[in-house]
Amino acid sequence: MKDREGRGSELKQAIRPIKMSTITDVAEEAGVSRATVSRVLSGSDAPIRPATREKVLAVVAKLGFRPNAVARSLSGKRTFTVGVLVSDIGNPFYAEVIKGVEDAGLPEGYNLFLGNTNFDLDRGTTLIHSLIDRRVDGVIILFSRTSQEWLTTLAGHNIPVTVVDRDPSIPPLESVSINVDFRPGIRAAVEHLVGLGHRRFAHVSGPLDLQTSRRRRDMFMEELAAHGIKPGQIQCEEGDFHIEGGREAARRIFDNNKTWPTAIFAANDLMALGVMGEARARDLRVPQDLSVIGLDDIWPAAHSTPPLTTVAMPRYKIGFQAMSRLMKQLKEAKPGRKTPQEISLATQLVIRESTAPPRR
Amino acid sequence: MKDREGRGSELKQAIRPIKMSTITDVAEEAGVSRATVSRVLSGSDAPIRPATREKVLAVVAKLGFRPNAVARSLSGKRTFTVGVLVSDIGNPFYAEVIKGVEDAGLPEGYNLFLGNTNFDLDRGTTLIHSLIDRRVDGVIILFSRTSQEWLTTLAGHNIPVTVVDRDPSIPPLESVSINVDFRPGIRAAVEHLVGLGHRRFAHVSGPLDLQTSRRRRDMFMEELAAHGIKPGQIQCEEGDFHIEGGREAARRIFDNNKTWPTAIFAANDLMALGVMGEARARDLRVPQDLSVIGLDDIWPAAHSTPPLTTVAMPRYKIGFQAMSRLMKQLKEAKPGRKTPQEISLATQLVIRESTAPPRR
DNA sequence: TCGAAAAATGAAATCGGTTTCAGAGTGGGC
DNA sequence: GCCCACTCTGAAACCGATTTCATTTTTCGA
Repeated sequence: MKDREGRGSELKQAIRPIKMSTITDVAEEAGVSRATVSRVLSGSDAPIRPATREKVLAVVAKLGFRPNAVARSLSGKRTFTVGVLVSDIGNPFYAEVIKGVEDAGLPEGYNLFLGNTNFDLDRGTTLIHSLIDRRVDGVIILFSRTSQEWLTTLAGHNIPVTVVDRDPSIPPLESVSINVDFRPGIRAAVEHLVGLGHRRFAHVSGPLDLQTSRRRRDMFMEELAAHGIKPGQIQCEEGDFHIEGGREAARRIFDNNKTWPTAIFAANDLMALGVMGEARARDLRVPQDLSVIGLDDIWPAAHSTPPLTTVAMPRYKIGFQAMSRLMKQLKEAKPGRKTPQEISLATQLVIRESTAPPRR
Repeated sequence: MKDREGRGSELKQAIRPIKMSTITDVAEEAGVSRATVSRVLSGSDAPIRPATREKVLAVVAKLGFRPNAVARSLSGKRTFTVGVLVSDIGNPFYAEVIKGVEDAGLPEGYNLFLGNTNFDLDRGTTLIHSLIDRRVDGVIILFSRTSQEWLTTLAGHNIPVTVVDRDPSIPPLESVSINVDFRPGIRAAVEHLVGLGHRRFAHVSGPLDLQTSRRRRDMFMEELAAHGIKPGQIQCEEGDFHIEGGREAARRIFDNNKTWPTAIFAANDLMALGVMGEARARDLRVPQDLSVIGLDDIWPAAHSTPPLTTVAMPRYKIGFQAMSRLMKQLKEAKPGRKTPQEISLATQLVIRESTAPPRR
């Protein structure tokens, strides 16, 4: 917080109109051609006599000249902008990813167009098209739900795309894939739970039409199987990655007359929070009566009651890498089809207070 | 959720390069001049013979022509972009405001540049300059902390700015102000608390160098005074609008040997959450032992334990109005200095479960 | 000191639109 | 049948950079 409420040094700064100078102004003032000014400023490889360079630089400083990014974008091929598509910035998970994206892009001069789809396919399509119209250099898609149509469109326009947590079962259309390796985190979660003595589990999954939901669920089951617990013994309920969906799934689990599970693993933190809410409503104490584990590690998870044990996603890193790789791709020689990049980031278990040994 | 994991109709859609047609292509194909195409497309006031219009439109459809927004921005005066500056998108409050901004802008063809300052003044300055370079049509500043310098710079460049919750004690430099009227919400909160029987209060404020923090605090005290409770009886601790800051302020309040307050009003939800966290750590039950009221009504407030009673800000509306007014300002005849707009949005109390009668 | 190669710079085209200004059709009033 | 006023449309300038290509300077070896 080095910020401050600056008042422009007490003296009531008058708003004096700033005339935007163009490269032509600079050229005339410095007595050189626009081409020369351009070369000095945009680090061209053409050699410039030191005297000339200084002369130009002096005028630039004097006039406070800053090149018009729009004009630059038109003549150059690049706009130094990328579009970031998110289904809901309200979800802190995405917010943190975006921070990573921005931090990686800013130093390189990139600005972000933010697009919020609100889970609306048509809106997403609209956004994609406006991004194309604006000639963004690249697009980062952070959806849990992504339309393949967007990817083909983007690919057709030769716009590099980074997709996070993609469906590995279909061939990649994007140029950079950030895969999330849920294995280490989920394995640790299962070991943690089993170690605590749990034997009866339930899972609240994301929408099952999403590959990532199925992957998380299957991995959970596989790891449990390694400890002798059969998939058939695990009750799975489908959620929607939102709090309410998690809560409803929990309702279904508890309403089920069979013996209740002693531990529930939710496919994301929001749903885990929903599960805890429902547990509380039924006077089930977490973690004494029920252990809950989430996935994501959004900040509210650390401040819930009790603080949530969760499989942490490297949120910031995901964003940072997504942007870095995209820019790398962008920097590479334009010619032709670049080989798709693909990297994997690991998850890790964060143990807090929503897990404990089951009651006897 | 009308979204779906579209696979582009099973047939493995090949990525066929899409050639971007230009207005010249359209003109040639339609046998008219570029000027005519432009007029047809960008709703110029020049009359076009129906036959010509249709001919052009047909070609546009056939070629799938979409005008290059960059070129359009360069020649026209407008870019149809606005910059949104936020100190932290991780805070759901800002996220929801942004949704409002986007929803208002999208139908009018505006896209958003998102800037996250992370409370860093220099970073903010960098962002402001890049936005100017990119010739955004306007800027929306959602800070609690805003540098006046930015505003003068923006004003100097004649870029309309919308400021939310500005400091009314200094003359406006921006063209649109969205004021938040805390009065109704805070009054209702005080009446609620007093009605429950509370007599000993504490307040966790935001950073006191911020006018908005002082305003919230003073209003709380004024309303209490109306019920016969003197400012001197109210313990105030300064926070930082973050969870941890709220928690620390609570620590100070509890560590204070005097009689504890039975109700605490925090200047925002994040700090209220921090207060509840600290209360829990000290085995103080909320609301039995301590009533807590926040301000903002971010979603985690509704899902905390217990759910937080709070003074709700019209978050979405703030964003929507901020953008709407800005666009209105943009639409108005360019000539000269437009009169600054100013609107006020009211707050309102949302009673949940963090408040109850004090123990006897 | 001369000439050729290298270095530095400028003129002009280009990016893809919008807009001004002027010219070409059309139609109507007398 | 003529002239003027509209109604449409096109040519060209312009927005503010970058970049190619050509030209002017320098630099240097012989």
